[in-house]
Amino acid sequence: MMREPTAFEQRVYDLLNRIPKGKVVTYKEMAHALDCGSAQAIGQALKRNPYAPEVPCHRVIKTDGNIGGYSGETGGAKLRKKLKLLASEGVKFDSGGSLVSQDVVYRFSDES
DNA sequence: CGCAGATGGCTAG
DNA sequence: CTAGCCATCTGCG
Repeated sequence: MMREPTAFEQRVYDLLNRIPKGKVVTYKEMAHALDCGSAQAIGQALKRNPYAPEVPCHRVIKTDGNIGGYSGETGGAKLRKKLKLLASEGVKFDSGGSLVSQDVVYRFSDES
C-alpha cells in the first residue's frame, strides 16, 4: 500500500495546518477550499492521514457541527480526551462529539 | 425525526 | 481507463 501522500492529500493536510488554534472546519468548507465540492474526498484523505499527529483531523467537523466519524468508531475513546484538550484551545465539543460553539468554525475564504 | 440512496471526487494498478 | 472507496450530503416519508 503506497501510503505516500498525494497532491490532494497534501493539500488537505496543509489546509488543516492553516486552521488557526481554537478553530475547526467543516468537510464542506475544506472541499470548497480545495475547489472540489466533495467532502467525501476530504474524509478519505483524513482517514488515511499519514500525518496522524501532525494533522489535526479532529479539527475537521461535519457540516452539522459534529465531529464526524472520528469520535464515533474511526477514532477511539482516547479522542474524547483530545476533545477536552481542544476545549482548552477554544474548540469545545459536547460529550457526544458535537461542536458546542459553532463560533470556532473557521473559514478559509477571507471575506468580510 | 430517521433512514436510505445518491453523489463527487480521490486512489491505486 | 477501470474499479473500489469514504469519517459525506441531501432528500423524502
